[in-house]
Amino acid sequence: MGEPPAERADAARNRVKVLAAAARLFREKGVDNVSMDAVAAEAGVGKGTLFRRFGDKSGLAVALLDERERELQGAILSGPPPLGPGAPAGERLTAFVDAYLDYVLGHLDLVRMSETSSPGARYRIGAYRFWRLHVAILLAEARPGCDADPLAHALLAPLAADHLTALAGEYGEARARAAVRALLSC
Amino acid sequence: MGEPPAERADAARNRVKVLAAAARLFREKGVDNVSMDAVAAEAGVGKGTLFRRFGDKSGLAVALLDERERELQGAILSGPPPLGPGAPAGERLTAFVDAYLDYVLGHLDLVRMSETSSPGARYRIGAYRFWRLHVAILLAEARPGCDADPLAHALLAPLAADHLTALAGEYGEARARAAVRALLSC
DNA sequence: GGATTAAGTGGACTATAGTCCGTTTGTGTG
DNA sequence: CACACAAACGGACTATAGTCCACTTAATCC
Repeated sequence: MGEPPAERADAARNRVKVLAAAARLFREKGVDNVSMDAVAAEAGVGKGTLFRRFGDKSGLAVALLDERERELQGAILSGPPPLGPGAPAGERLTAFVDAYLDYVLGHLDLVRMSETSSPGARYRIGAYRFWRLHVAILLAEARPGCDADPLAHALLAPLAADHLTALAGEYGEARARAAVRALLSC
Repeated sequence: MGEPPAERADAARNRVKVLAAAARLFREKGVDNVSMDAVAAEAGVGKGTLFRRFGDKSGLAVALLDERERELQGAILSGPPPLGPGAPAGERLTAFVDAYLDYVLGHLDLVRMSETSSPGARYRIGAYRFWRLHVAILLAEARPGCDADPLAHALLAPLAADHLTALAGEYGEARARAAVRALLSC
């Protein structure tokens, strides 16, 4: 029941500087061509500061994606159906996959960085737990009798940024989307 | 149609030395705790030699897995049904997933290294093409009308070493297996 | 407003993957 | 066998992620 210890003023200033610098560099040079050193230099902070605040490369990507991610989570929790509550589970599932594909394909490089900066990174991100729980709940309703929890895991696997990159690179976005959706209508 | 230029004697000698050293170190210290420098030193070759021969870390892992991989591929192409030819496509698909899970879960760390050493590595490995083609052919037969090729891609996604590591770590091997198989019986 | 202290800072340092290139060695040829 | 040359070698070098810690600074309390 203690207050959350407030962020110090210099820390807040630096967080903003880093996020702005990272966004700028990623836009200009492409996510894959920007090193953490470069981000620190562009932001005018030390390397130690950068890592203390964001943990690692993946953490920086997550912070940049945060806003869009919250939007999607908000729409799922309290937006209009079929993405939000109110529609049958099967339809919500399809709507979720569509919306999630929009989100990932819209920021493919960043999401990829957040998921592949180190092995297993994807499954350690807080948001992953959210998506998995949501899918598991819908699956449990749509297909009673299935082992919903691990099945949700398995269904999210083709939505990994690394997989979508390969799929979209080979077939284009449209066919990639269709293939992933097809898994649901089995 | 020239002969394949034979491997030089010193090169062959070094290839064997490196593979033996890598196998030994991986067994003793665990795949994740062995650097390429350490492998080169243990094998008594220079770093350049190591990389010239195997390309990168992922390539070294692939070379070490080569034998087991060929075994599985042989069983698929010309072994007894249901893994080999002769059984209905649906049964062959299930048999493939089971056999593939045996293979990956039996060498999880090595396969993981081969798939995650760099983003997208999994999809660049030659063997991936084989698994994908096999699954696509079986899918085309088992479910006419589906877009078999990208669907095969999507079905292989939950079989990625990174995903299986997370799944098995959380639920144990048995439930992880069951969840992946359940995708097929949809 | 000065003292106290926990949080924050920055950059030198380490570890490691992967590159480069001058040197060595195996092999095929006269 | 000697020579020529392509192939292979090895280790110094670069790039980059991430750690560490001596120092600075913002907030708090009297």
